[in-house]
Amino acid sequence: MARAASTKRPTRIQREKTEAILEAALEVFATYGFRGSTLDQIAAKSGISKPNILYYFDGKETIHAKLLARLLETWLEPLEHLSDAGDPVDEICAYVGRKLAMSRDYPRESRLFANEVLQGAPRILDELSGPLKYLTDEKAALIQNWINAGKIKAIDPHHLIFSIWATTQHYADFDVQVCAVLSDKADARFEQAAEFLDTMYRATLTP
Amino acid sequence: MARAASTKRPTRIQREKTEAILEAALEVFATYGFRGSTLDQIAAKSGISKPNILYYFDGKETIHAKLLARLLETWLEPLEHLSDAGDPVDEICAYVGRKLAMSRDYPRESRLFANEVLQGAPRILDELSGPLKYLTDEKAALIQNWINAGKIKAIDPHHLIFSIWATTQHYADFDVQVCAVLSDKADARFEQAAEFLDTMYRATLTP
DNA sequence: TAATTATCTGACCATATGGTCAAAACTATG
DNA sequence: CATAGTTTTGACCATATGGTCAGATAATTA
Repeated sequence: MARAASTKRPTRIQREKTEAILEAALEVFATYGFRGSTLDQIAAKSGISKPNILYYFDGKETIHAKLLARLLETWLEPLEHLSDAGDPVDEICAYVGRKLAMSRDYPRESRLFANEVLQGAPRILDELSGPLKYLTDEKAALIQNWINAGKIKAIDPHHLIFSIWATTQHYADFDVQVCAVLSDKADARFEQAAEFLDTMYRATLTP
Repeated sequence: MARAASTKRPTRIQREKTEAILEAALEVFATYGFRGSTLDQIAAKSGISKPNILYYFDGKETIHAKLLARLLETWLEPLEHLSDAGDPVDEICAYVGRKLAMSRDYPRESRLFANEVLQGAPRILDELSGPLKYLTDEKAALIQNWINAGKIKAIDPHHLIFSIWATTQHYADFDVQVCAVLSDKADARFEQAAEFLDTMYRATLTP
């Protein structure tokens, strides 16, 4: 246990330093993955010495775990909001929009997740097989209901969800490639993507 | 320069060992990325001692470079085959099928590429900004022609291509997640994906 | 088969890396 | 402002890692 964690209530400095470390660690882990990242990189980026980092966190593993835990908290949120409140096609397109916005606003989180899954998800496999699977099954059932009611076209709900994850996260995880290909038109990539994806999913879903 | 490379024609042993090293290295690099992989891992997986690996390759960097070069050779191929020979919708769906098959048959190559791009593509940025961009622009123009001729619906050609890359590569790069979510139904994931993607792109493209 | 060449290895090296620790520097508060 | 508690650091350690090298071993060829 890191020494700083032994006290009851975190001090202002504890909050600030912890945040600074996590901020830098997110950057580093998102880029190089767990094994490819070093405490020295995090120390350099955060401006906090390595021993001091280890005063706030038990070790490299703990920092990474904290980031993943925080990530998973917000990762499922957009999908959770999918409900049968409004028009099914609008609902799904709104989900696509929320997910794309996350790629725009939190690309590092997306890459952290991508890195973890690419490496076989050794630290979050339970989370994927548990909470993620259940949530996905639940929403897939909702989509199936829409299909049965003839409100959207008949497609595989699970693979529809996969395709939404894939197409939206692509703009965070493969941003370098997207920018390289679009070159001078890269600035508008998220607006273009939003329009394209909206068109594609409306065409796919509208009965 | 590795000592083995100095001779004119590669011997049988050279070909075999080189191949065994690259095979093991692909596995390791695809999983852990460049920085997260070690020569010892490659040595263990290939059954070739570390000094012997360095007899065939200049170093870690060179092995990785060789894998990337080989990958890029075949990576663009499916897209190159996209031509205005047949029906536009069929052409594009066939491309989707070819790309999905690559995810099924060469998942390690896909992950190697994903790892590299995730890390900012430091070693293949030129390849992305050059050959990949030109090829993509060329095929995007072809798609635009189809749109102008009213043969497919009006969508952004570049983002259509991005979506194809994203949805197909997802089944290689995020395979753990796909399997975790599908659980017992994971066996059929590629057939289901093929059908779903065909449906989606036909709906998206058919005028 | 003897000589030549190619292949392989154990022992080693320099540096990187995760982590520890005692003590110094700093902060908050009685 | 003195002191108790918190924060920070320099020096250090053990192990991991990329890489080297001299020499041993195996193949090839004259």
